[in-house]
Amino acid sequence: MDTNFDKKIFIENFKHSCNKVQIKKFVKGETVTTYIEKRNQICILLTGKVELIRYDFNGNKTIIGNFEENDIFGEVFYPANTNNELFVVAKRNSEVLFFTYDSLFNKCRRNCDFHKNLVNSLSELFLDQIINLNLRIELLTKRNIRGKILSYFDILSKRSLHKTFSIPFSYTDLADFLSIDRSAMMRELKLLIDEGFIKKNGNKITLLF
Amino acid sequence: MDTNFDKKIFIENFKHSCNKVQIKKFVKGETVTTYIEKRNQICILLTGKVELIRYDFNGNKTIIGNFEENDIFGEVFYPANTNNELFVVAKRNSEVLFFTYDSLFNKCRRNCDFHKNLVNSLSELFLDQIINLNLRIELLTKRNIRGKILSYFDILSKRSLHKTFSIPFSYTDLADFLSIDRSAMMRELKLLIDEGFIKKNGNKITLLF
DNA sequence: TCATTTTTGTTGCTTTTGCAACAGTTTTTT
DNA sequence: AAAAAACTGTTGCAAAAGCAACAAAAATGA
Repeated sequence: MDTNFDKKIFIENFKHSCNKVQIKKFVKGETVTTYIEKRNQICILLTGKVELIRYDFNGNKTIIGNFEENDIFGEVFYPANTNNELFVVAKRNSEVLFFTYDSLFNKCRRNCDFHKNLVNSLSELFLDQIINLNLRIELLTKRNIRGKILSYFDILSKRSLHKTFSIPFSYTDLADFLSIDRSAMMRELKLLIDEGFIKKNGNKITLLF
Repeated sequence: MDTNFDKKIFIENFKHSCNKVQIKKFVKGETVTTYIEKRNQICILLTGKVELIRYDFNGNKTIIGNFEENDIFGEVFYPANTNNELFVVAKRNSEVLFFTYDSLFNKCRRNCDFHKNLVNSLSELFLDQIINLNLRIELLTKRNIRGKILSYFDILSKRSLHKTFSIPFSYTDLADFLSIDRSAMMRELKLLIDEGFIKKNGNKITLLF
């Protein structure tokens, strides 16, 4: 990927120069936004950590997405008439930049600098998002719990460039993220340890293959 | 979504004016491209139908994505070091436009018109793709076969604006797309029929709720 | 610092899903 | 038009995953 694009700098410019955007702060546990009303909202997480969550009628929680600094999310990425109530909750104190997709194509009051590269940058941000979603699909299409776990660990390992890495979730949330039962996941983790595929120490995992 | 953007016209302009792109034709069954080498390739399907496929070591086939006219796909959407061999196969005779992400940010020989709206259009195309991927994740995170089937049918129903719609797959492929066992899926379909939730006639489904 | 809440680890049991296999259809190819 | 290939529908059985429940550990927060 084009690594000479600096997302952070882009976002800083964006934030200070443009009257088309808003910034809000949220404390842990607060609801950042819901995906009910269609307003083509896009959000960029400036600091903190948020989760996109769905509860189904059985009360099963699914973590549809988890976002970290500079990630992009928002209701614009979901089709209008889904009958799902999705909401975004701050996992930590967070700072979020809000705007609407349409507003990007109008000039702002100060006709500010960021417009020059905005759409370029937007497609770059979108591209990152697509890559993340494809990774997620990669996991979810694995046919069994072992496959899902190992795929995810593989991604984490490659991302950290080490065989040892820490899981950015509690195990409870990891299960929700992989869309599997927690106890079944724990059982499978134990099997993976017993069979010598991985080592586990708290939330640190080491791949032994 | 912004519906006044006409993807088709954009693609037509693109195709005729720009020397940065290539068009190739494929007959049914041919491999369109593989996602092995990293070259930031982007493909737009002009006509036909293609599938993005993964086979795992057990020989399980998974349809990672299925693309129709004007859809966008390509290895640029996958991170560099996945150890998966993904390939794109034509399900019907197809026509595909190829380019690389990087090439978009250079001017082409004739400095052609499409550059004006190119990045805008690109982000629009990316946005469509994100919406599709989110729908896919929506399905895949459902905890059981019934949930997956009903979610998918719900999408098809909303897309067609009718309670009756046809499935754009064979049942064999549908199972691969939902990442479930075919016979288990057939069993579940039968249950759904017996319990009065759906009607089924060939590849036409009617929702009764 | 103590009480409360959340998370982890574990297990027996039940339900769901996958696998294998095969016969009958339909579609495609020659 | 016949042969081959792919798809559909079905089933019994085996394996995997989900559920429920609980104790212990850790984290949170008043």
